[in-house]
Amino acid sequence: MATIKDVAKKAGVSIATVSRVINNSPKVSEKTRQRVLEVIRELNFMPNIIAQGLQTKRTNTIGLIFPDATSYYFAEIIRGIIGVVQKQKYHVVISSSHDENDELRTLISMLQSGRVDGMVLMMPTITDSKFLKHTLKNFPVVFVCTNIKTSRSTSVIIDNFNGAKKVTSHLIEHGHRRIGFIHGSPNNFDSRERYRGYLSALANAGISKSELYEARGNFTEQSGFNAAMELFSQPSPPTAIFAANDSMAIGAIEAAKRLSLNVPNDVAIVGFDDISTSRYVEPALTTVRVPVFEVGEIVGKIILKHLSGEGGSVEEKIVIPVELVVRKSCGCKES
Amino acid sequence: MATIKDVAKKAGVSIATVSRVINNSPKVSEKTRQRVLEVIRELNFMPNIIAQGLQTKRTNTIGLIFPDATSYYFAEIIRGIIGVVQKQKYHVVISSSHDENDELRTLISMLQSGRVDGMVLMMPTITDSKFLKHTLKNFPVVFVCTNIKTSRSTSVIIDNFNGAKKVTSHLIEHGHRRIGFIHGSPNNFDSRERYRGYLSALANAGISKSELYEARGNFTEQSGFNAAMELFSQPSPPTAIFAANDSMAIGAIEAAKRLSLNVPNDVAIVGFDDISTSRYVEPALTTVRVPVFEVGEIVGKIILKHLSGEGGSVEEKIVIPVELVVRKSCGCKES
DNA sequence: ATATCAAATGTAAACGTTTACACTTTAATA
DNA sequence: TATTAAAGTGTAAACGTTTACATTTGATAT
Repeated sequence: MATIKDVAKKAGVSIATVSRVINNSPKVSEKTRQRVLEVIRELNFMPNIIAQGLQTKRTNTIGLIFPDATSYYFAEIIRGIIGVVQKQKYHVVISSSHDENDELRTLISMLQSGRVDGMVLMMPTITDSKFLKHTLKNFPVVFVCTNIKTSRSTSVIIDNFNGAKKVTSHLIEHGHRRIGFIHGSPNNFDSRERYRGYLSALANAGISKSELYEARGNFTEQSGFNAAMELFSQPSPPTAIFAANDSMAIGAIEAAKRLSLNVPNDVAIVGFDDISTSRYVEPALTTVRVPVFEVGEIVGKIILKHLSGEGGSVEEKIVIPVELVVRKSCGCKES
Repeated sequence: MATIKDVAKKAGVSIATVSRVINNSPKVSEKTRQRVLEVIRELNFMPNIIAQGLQTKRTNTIGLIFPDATSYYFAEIIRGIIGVVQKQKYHVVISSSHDENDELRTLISMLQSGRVDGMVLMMPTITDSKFLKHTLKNFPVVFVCTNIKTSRSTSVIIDNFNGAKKVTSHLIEHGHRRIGFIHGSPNNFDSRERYRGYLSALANAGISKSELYEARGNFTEQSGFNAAMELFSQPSPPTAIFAANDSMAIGAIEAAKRLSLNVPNDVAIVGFDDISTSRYVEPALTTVRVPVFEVGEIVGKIILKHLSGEGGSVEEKIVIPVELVVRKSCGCKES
């Protein structure tokens, strides 16, 4: 591989001049610039990015830390981010993590080892935010679906609260009073917020909350199935269920079918996220659409903003609006 | 951020010794090792990975180039790769690309700029393999779903041919003779291979191929819908359709419904991939299961093998077996 | 022709590591 | 005790860039 020295020698100039050409410095005459460019082409030279990084302290790389889970959700967010930052010549390195310790370890190593200029963190179950705030001091970060604030961060979060409130209210409008809730993974930010929205809708309607109608899942279809089974086994089971995500709602529909309960007549079931399968289940799932790809694009833009130095003017928090998608599983007729 | 110099000074040793401690060199006494380790902990020191890379010429990074598409397929492969290589302290940088030029540009820049030690390339529509072979000479690469051979590569490919043959033969066993095929994106390797399998099954059964029963799609649901509409408009339309992937098969089912054709009675429809939605469509889709996550893991292991230097013993080509998944859309009864 | 100044170019240090080689200490052997 | 080998440590160059500063070149004004 050709280095800047080879180019300099062949073009008969110093390496400084070659460097200036590479970096479009105006302080080089047109004539030499052309000569150097020609040699660069001949030798197929590309500046070694590692050496550049050592000097300039910039890697043009953004680190992403995401949960290790099969998920349309994460995949689309990542796609959105990559699309945006790649246009600005940034690269993206992805780490996935199984648990919080894992996450923090990777995070710190990426940070301290100088591998990335900024990071995108998707750690929906983070608990030790104090430690995080300390290690991320003055480092550009965007948090996705986690409401944390550090000295140079912004949080991009879904409007879980209002989405959940809307879809729960919709069930109430259908006349339901005994509405069950299936929680997502413990400590998960989205799940907690959706639960708050659910409670708020109940409160608005003057329905007193009953823990009898709550069950715990972990966002998987199987857990939704189990949770629904549990709810259905109550003495007076709920007539409607709101699951904290679509996968669990689909599991709940399976559970209803298993017990020969008709959805939506015997029990209405709704979810959250609008994953692609939701259109196709029988009955089609009423849910809340999250514009996942767009979230990724926004996240990408924000991290670029942080990195471009205009630190002061970056938003601290962005809330992504969310849309009710009415299909059949709530009891609405064909539209 | 603390550097090796700071550590050396504080521990009262030379930077060489610190370096030796970092790299677990045996040539350092237990006593000094402990002292240095303590200082490292105190100062929260981590070696700068960029500087290390400049010296050692290794970045501990693997580059992935993937098509920019929403796809369970790609997402799972990537997840599989990350899971495996992360365990060996490798990082992963992902680029997505819209078209072939795009791909090649990114590829070359990653390569020449010294950013990655090896690459995973998913370029199912690559045409200019000569150029590719030239620029990848002696560089560790694994191709996914592309049958190319360079001096240090291996190709990991799905057994598209046999999968397609099996599912087509299954339709033939159901008594179908007029079987349509919906192609995927033009030049796509998987699509071409699946087409070959389809033809082979027809030939085996003594059915002469008819271009009347072929239509072109691009792997999206919409394109499947359109292609199926085209097939159905023939004077004597096919009684069965094999779409080159599940998304298009699902589109085809929609098309059948639009024309009030019963699936599978009026027309049987099958796909390929077994995406998660396929279980849920009505009727549930008969298809070919591709163990996508496992493909990712295999790819990860192979690239690690290439990088670990045991170059000679790495397979040139790995074919992933594939499994027929019989559901209802082919005409089979409830199992 | 000379002095002045701007523009162009070159020199060399710096970035934070690794590592070959040289040197010093320690321990073992005669 | 003197000699030698082994183990431990340090010195300095190297990796491929960028960039402050110094130097050279060329043009312009006198």
